[in-house]
Order: sequence, then C-alpha cells, then structure tokens
Amino acid sequence: MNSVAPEQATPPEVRTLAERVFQQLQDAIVRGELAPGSKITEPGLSRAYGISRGPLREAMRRLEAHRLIERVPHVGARVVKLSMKELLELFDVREALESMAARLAAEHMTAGEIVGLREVLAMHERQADLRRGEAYYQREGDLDFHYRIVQGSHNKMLMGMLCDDLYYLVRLYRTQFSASGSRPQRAFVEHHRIVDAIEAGDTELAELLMRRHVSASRSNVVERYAASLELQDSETPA
Amino acid sequence: MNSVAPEQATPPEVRTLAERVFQQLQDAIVRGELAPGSKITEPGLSRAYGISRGPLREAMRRLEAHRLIERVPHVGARVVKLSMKELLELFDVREALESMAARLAAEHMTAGEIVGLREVLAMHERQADLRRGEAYYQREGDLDFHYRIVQGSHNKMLMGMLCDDLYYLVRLYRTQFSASGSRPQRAFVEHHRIVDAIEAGDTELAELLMRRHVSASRSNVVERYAASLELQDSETPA
DNA sequence: CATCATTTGATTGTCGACAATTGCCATGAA
DNA sequence: TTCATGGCAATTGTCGACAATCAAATGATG
Repeated sequence: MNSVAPEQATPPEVRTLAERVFQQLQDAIVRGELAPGSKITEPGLSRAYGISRGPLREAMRRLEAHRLIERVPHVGARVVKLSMKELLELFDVREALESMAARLAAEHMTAGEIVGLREVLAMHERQADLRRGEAYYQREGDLDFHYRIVQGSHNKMLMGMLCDDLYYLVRLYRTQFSASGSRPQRAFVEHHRIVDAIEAGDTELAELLMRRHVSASRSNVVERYAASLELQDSETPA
Repeated sequence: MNSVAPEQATPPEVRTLAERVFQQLQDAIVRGELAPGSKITEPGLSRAYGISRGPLREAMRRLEAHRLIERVPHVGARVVKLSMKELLELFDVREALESMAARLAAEHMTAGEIVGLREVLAMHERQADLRRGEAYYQREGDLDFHYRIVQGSHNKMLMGMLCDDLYYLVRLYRTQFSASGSRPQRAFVEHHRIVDAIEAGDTELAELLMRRHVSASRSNVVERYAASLELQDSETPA
C-alpha cells in the first residue's frame, strides 16, 4: 500500500499528544467529517478527544499554519471553506510549484524513483481497466503520482509546501466540491508524457507538460463549476 | 517610508501576547540578533520577554510554521541555519512563485498599483544616485519591489506564501551570509523591464523576465559563494 | 585508557485554574 | 417597531505547577 495518506495507526514518530490529535483533526477535516465553515471550539474538541486544551491549542495552531482552519483572536476558529476564487488561487500556485517540481525531477530523479513512478502509472491503468471504484482510486492515485514527482525534485522546501500543505487542501476541495475525477483517460496520457519527459531528462518539456496538466485540470474545474451553476439555476429559477 | 518591514512599535492589531512576542522573535531572528543555529529554550525566552511559557510556545509554533526555527520533540528548538543547498532550494521556489506572481500581476494589477510600483523604482534610483547606504537600501528596496508585485497578483495564497514566509527567509539569508546586493544597475534595468511588461499587460513576458531576474540573482549567489570558498581556502590552506 | 551503565539536571509536554474579551440576549427608551 | 444599552454566559488568552523525556556528567568496569 503505497498511498499518500499519512499512516495513522501507530506511526513510529507520534511522540506527543499534540502531534496525534493534529493528525486526527487533519484527517477529519480532509475527509469532511468536520464540515467546512463549521466552528470548532477548544472545550468541545478537548472533551471529544479526551485531552487538555494545551496540546489541543498546539494542534490547532498547526492546522492554522497548514491553512486547514482559520482563527481570529478572541473569537474562535472555523474549518476552512474554499470559495471558488480561493480554489482557483490554489490551482495557480500548484501550477507554479508543480511545474517547477517536474523540471527539477527531470534533472534529479534517480532511476529507481522513475521505475517507482512507472509502477504507479501501471497500477492506475490496471484499476482503470477493472473499472472498480474508478473515481476514488483515480483521485488518490492522481495525488500519489504528483506526490512522487515532487519527491523526485529532491527539493525539501518544495516538498514541504506541496505535500504538507497544498495537497491536503486539494483533498479537502475534492471532498467539499465532491468533484469526481473526470477526464481520466486524458489525464492518463498526460501523466505518461510527463514521465517520458522526466525519464529523458528533458527539463523544459517536463515543466511545460506538467504546467499544461495542472492548467487543464483547472479548466476542467471551472467548466464543471459553471455547469453546476447552470443546473442549479434551472432547478431553482429565482 | 514604505518599507516591507513589519511595524513593530504598536501596530493597531496586536491583540494577544503570543502575537507580539512572535513578531519580536521574528524580527530578532531576521536581524541576526538570535544567531542562526543557536538553541533557544522556552524558560530562557520566557524570562527574557517576561511572559509565561504558554504564549511563548504558541509564538514558537508559528515561527516553526514560518520555517524560521526548527523543533524536534522533547529536545528543543534552534534558529534555522540555511545551508547553501537549502538557499538554492529557496531560490528555485522563489523562481516558480514569483514568475507566476508577475504573470498574474500583468493580468490583474490596477493602474493605481502600477504607479505605486513606478514610485518605488524611482525612489530606488534616487537612493542609488545619492550613493548613500546603497547596499542596505537597495536590498530593502529590492524586497519592497518584489513585495508589491506579489500583492499585485491579487492571489491571497501566493501573497501568504511569499510575503509571510519566503521573504523573511530571504532577509534572514541576507544577514546570515552578509550578502551585499551586488549587480545593482543590472537589477535596476531588469526591474524596469518587468514593470514595463506588467503595464503592457504582457503576461508571458512579465513571467519570463521575472523568472530570469530571480534566476540571475541565484546565479549571482552561487558565484559569490564559490568566490568566498576560494578565498577561504587560500587563507587557510589546510 | 576506553567503553558503557547510571544518575542527575534541565527542558519539554501536559494539565487544571484564573482573568480578559467577546457575542448574545433581555430590557428599556425613542 | 426599532435601536441603543446594560448585564450575562461562554470562549479564548494567560499563568503556574507537575510529570515525562532527553542529554550530559559521573562513576564503574573491562
């Protein structure tokens, strides 16, 4: 199981209570168990998780740093609720960072990492062939693909920004907007082309393809959003 | 005085103790008053700033999120010390994000923001003409220039990443490596070209020029570093 | 003399309680 | 009815103390 998901059971390094409750809360938010926009209070979570407010505040601070909750002093915190504008902002940032990651990956990725990447792609195709739980696995798999490329960049700072922050927001968006991973076959082709460029060491091509890939994904989101708005309008005509 | 520096005296919104001590610590680190790599302990800072460990831990958590200190559970925290590798990583991330910022700025910047940008450039040239404290003002001014372009992107997420995180690291690097802003006239020209492209609404050109600008700055750092290594070797020939 | 176990000191993690600020609701006046 | 004002409950911010953990100093042993 090579998922991008954080191992939750008993990771070797969960030394502190705050760390554990942080991961639990992060998971709950990304999964949508804590509704976007809902207010979360310290005494409430403190009772719910059976810990004191001290570690809980620490966990909440980390959630805030990861942009999963928003806090305002003396008022409280609420789970982040991505607006369409913010979602598009997220895509622009992803386009910038991931295209750079692809470029660096084409420059620094090792042979072993590339075969691992190919295996991920092969697994996706197998799952697509089986047509079983296509949407979900495709989505997780897509994230896994991007995850590995970022790791292949060998740029710690980039890895931290994308894997520790943005990708959780991406997953949150997918649950919030219940966006099914459409355009699967096209994305498959794009993924393969990107790996080809990386394997060839073609930095500029890898960067360009990744940029288009993210941009296309963004356009797809915009289209689906516009369509959903139309549908909504036709359902409730004023 | 249109500096990028955070107003420290009594900003209108410093409602909480943790917030204040966070800004103070952030400033102390960026200024080099807290040496890079030095260990900082909670009781020590608690006494130094006359506050309890509660708010202080919160401030330290925020510093960690901003990558200004590094913590390891049950051991302690130390001020971040940028290695050359990490510094280059920082430049790659800047290149990705700032070129995107320039592209978005060319698309969304208002006329008023553009005249403000021109004023910043004019002020830099005046200071360069006067040849007074050139290096320092140039450096702060350079950051101010980039700061305004990021704001012109009108992308909140991008602004948060660059202005709230990376730019503090850039300033930290400048004090840590005591890097004087060399190549001033060339940077001036590049700045002007970038503003021209933004004003013309040429998104692709603005992006390309900003990318080259950051890349050139990176190359400059590499050169100076190599030179300093040679000098060091000649001084202490094993 | 080097190596390793032990102890000690300090630091971090956690907890419960108190004070300060906020938002809400009821009351009253225009 | 609407708006302002005052009080009240709840939440957040802050503090000091206790327990768990780690790193270095100490001493014992081969």
